[in-house]
Amino acid sequence: MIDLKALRDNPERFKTGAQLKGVTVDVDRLLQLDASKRELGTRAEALRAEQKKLAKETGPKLGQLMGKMKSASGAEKAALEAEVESIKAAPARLKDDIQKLEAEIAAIDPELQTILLAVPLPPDNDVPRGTSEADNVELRRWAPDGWDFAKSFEENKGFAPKTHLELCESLGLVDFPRGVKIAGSRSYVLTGRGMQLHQAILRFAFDTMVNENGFTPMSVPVLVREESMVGTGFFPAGRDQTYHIEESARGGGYDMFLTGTGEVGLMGLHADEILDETTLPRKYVTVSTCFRREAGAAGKDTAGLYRIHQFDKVEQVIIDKADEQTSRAHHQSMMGYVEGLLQKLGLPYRLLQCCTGDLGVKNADMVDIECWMPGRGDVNSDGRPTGAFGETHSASRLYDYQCRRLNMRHREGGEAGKGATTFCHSLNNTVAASPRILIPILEMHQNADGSVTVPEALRGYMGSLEVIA
RNA sequence: GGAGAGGUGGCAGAGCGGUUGAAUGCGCCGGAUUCGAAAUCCGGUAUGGCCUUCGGGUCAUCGGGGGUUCGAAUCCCCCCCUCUCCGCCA
Repeated sequence: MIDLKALRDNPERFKTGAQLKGVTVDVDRLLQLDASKRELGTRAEALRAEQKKLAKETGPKLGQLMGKMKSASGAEKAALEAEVESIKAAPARLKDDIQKLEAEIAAIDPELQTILLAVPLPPDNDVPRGTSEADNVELRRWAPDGWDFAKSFEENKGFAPKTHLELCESLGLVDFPRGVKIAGSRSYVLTGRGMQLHQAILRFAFDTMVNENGFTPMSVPVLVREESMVGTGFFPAGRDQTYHIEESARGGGYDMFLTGTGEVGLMGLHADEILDETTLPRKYVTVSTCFRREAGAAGKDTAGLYRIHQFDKVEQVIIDKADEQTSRAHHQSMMGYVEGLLQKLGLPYRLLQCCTGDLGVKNADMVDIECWMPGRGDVNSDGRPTGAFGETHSASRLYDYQCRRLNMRHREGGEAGKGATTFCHSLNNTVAASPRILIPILEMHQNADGSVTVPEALRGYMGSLEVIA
């Protein structure tokens, strides 16, 4: 959520921001509703002050009179009743007026909230402008010794590559038909070495973050309440992408949602809390199953392990005090952790600065990391793919957009300390999402004989297995 | 799933219709005392919104939302959460 005060002060900044992100939102309407609400609120508040004053002044007297009335009778009682009624009349009239104003406020508030939640965080000025992923800008790329991006896989390695689908099939790593039988389209079963490799990469990623990069390991819920989805900024925009457990429809208490990323649980941890600055930054890592409906993605990347409804992901988040330079530094280091990981895995990759149109509502800045996948991309004259980058990571910088929604603040000296509270800044980045990351691992480490060499970093998690054959 | 008990400030814990935004204790901050510290004493100590002539004013908030009332932390209704016992269970 953006700061409504900031919007009032500089509406153009938010209008431009929305435009750059390609988001349609009626900022003028929001300002108009906000002005009305404040005007009505101020009037209601003045009346309420008057009402409270009267109640305080006349309250004790009323109590006395009511007491007397109980024992009184006849003319005395009638006189007392009349006095009570006359005292009550003024505040009663005020109450009516207040209720009318409150009804007016209640009538405009839902629309105000709806628009407010939809206003995107304006992109940072140094984010390149653009309308789609075609306008994203490559920052840098890396490849292990012996790999030249200018050459084809065959020129680099001396044999034509198989796609990950072919490798999964021939090596018995994934069973797609049975996955589909059990759970429908975009489902799969990891089998044997496939499952082992999947677990190995998750463990490797998780352990690296905990043991080498100082992140606190966490297990968080993946089945969450709507508030958590709204608070983390996934709703309302991402509602269509989320599985919805309609408990209310079966007479149960409340609906729940399956999270598409561990970020929801990690960021939800400190909702409504005031964090002690001495405990910042909080660096958390979790591994969780992620669920995505992929509604509207029909036909896109349909083959194989690329776009699926359920996967597992190691996710990192950092929560720190509100400081742009600190946030920017965290962003860099979070990408650095991933680069270190990919280099240990020997996977060629590039960093892609997302343009304004590709940021999503909650990010000020986002950098995608893409791994080279020989089995993707345009096909050659033989009908074989020529390779392409595929997104495997996404590093977001959100300023206080998320923490404002979550009501997560920090203050010097902690909860009981002095000084003003400030909304925290938050960042998040993938560490490893599997099985998608298996695509470059399998395709890049395949051998001419159809086997796949296990990257050294993963062998410890696979019983020292060196080659999957 | 059944039965019961609760949710009050950073924490503990009173209040159960009328200056109660809330006693008291702890914690925290400032001061006194001290060579310094502990102990003791004194004072202070919620968050958010709106208005502001920037002095301040004002409203909301006692799990959340509605209601009753001139007036609600206190009464009523719905929801959420926690705990205890029974049942079931990885």
